Amino acid sequence: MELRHLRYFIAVAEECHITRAAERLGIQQPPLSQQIRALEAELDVQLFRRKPRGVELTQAGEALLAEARGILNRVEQAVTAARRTGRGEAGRLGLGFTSSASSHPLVPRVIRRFREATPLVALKLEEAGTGELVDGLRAERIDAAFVRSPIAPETDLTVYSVLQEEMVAAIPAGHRLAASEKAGRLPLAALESETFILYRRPLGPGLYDAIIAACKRAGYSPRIGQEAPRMLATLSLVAAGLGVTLIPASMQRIGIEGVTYRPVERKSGLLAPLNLACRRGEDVPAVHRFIALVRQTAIQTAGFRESATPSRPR
Amino acid sequence: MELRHLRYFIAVAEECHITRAAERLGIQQPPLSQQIRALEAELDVQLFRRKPRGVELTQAGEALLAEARGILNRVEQAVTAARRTGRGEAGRLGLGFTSSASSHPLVPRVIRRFREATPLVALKLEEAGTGELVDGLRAERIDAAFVRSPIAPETDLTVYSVLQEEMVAAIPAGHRLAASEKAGRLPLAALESETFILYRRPLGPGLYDAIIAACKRAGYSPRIGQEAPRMLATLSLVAAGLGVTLIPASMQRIGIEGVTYRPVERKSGLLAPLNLACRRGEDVPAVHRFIALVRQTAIQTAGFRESATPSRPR
DNA sequence: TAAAAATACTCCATAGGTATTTTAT
DNA sequence: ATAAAATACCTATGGAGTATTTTTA
Repeated sequence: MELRHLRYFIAVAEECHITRAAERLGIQQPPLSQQIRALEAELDVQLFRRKPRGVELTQAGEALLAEARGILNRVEQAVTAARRTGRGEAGRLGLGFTSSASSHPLVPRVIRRFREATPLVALKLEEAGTGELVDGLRAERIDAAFVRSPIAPETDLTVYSVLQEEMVAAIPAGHRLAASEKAGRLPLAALESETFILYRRPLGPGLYDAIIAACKRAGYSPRIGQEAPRMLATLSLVAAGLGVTLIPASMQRIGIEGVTYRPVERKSGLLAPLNLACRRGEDVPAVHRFIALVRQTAIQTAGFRESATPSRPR
Repeated sequence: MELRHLRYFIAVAEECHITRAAERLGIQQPPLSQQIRALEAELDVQLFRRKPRGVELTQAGEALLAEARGILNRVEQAVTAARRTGRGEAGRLGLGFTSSASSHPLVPRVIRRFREATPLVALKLEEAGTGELVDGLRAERIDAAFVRSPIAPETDLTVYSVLQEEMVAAIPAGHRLAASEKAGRLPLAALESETFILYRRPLGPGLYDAIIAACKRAGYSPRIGQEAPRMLATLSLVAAGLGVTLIPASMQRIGIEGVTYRPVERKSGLLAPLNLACRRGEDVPAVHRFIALVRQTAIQTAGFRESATPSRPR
């Protein structure tokens, strides 16, 4: 049996007249007669009583009619659902982010807007470290991830640069430089004699290299004290007076007792990126909608540049 | 789209391998590839990721897979339901009976057995007069009816003779003939001087003619007193002392104060029929099952004349 | 390089068209 | 006599088969 049989059957049942039904279906009466008879033969059931002025449903026909309509409806729904999923309007999207990335207000803003725009997409959120997120992308546990550090561009992942923001120095509260808090932006050179507490990714370069490079440009090699496993953890060490650190400006939101923030001089060229990583050649359609939305939101917030060429899937 | 596409799609989705799926479906790989691509083209959605060692469902494919399985299941159920209805195992059956017919224990017994045997058939029961039942049959409000009187055979209805039972005379309690209650069967001739209260159908002959004919055979023409519209009503008139009547033996179950029953002599040849009427060329399939069951039950009941029949369990 | 899917073509089964007959009122 | 369905027969679309190429890890 094919859907054609059901479509034809419904038409005949509704018209109670094979000739009229054939007209409605855009075919001739004889082939329609044949298809109906073929259906009856296959089901081994009489569906219509042939009358001199048309046909009439039998009880078996009535039983089939209700079901046939339901089946065609369901087919329509299945098609719609598949199309929606294909267009990224439905389905699932796994989204990861590091805690330092989510400190930027763009991240929660984008998530809220995405939920509003595509409520049929089930969002699965995951906060984890960069390494775990990269693994998750490769294992298809998540489909996109906000990260701070750039990811090696030669990989199977595409990294979109969402925005770059200024960095601020985090200084222990009692510190000499903390006192001049109101004195405007801090020249990077002012930190020459300080001990740096840095966050270093287990694999690949992060802000670590960028900070060291910026200090070099300012004329010195920073003295590295301790390294913390996560960016957030560096702040606790600063609070404890073990040294200073440099963090993205948006992380100031996380106020920590005993830490004073001071924006760094613009000419230091020290910028913290917010990136969005996906699998290359991504085919989870919702990802494209998400990227588009991130782009749009980033433009509304600041600027948006790509650090790697995204391969446009099909 | 046709069910073929869904069947093929499911096979490929389950095998994750077009060649293996084609094998399972008993076709070659190229036509299967084509059908899948045609489906993707029609839905305008990629359903599979082509990989070097097979294929893999996309999210849209996953969405479709669940629906496709459901659809095919539903088609199966629709087919089953239609077939069942065609075989009379499901659907509806309108069954009518006169009160005099339902006084015979075969009627409730058959109904009970039918419900047990074919629980998927929705029985609609209707108690009414013969005329109304005949109208109901013609109007297809009911599909079969138990009646006492024969229906003119030249009509569009078929009448099956289910059984014939003895008749008993209904006599006012104080009557001379009622006194000899223990004296065995009553010769029909004994009623010669009595007034008969008879039930006559508005259209066509009923027991009326049979009673008159039997009296004629016994050597007299019965004196007709009153006619009642329903057989049951005659008994009230008998109780009121207006005369005697003859009723099917099974109607004795309806004990009425002031009426005494006496079986009529066998040789009088007076028998009350229980008939089952249906439309000629009936195509409500459950009717055939019902007729078969009535026949079977009648055979099992034959020989037992009164309500003392021990019904063997199924 | 190898396994699998895609393409190119060929064929034929069958859906659909045309002409006519049968059927039931 | 008439309207409609069924039958007979023909046509041609497209599903399926065979051979081959393309793709990608």
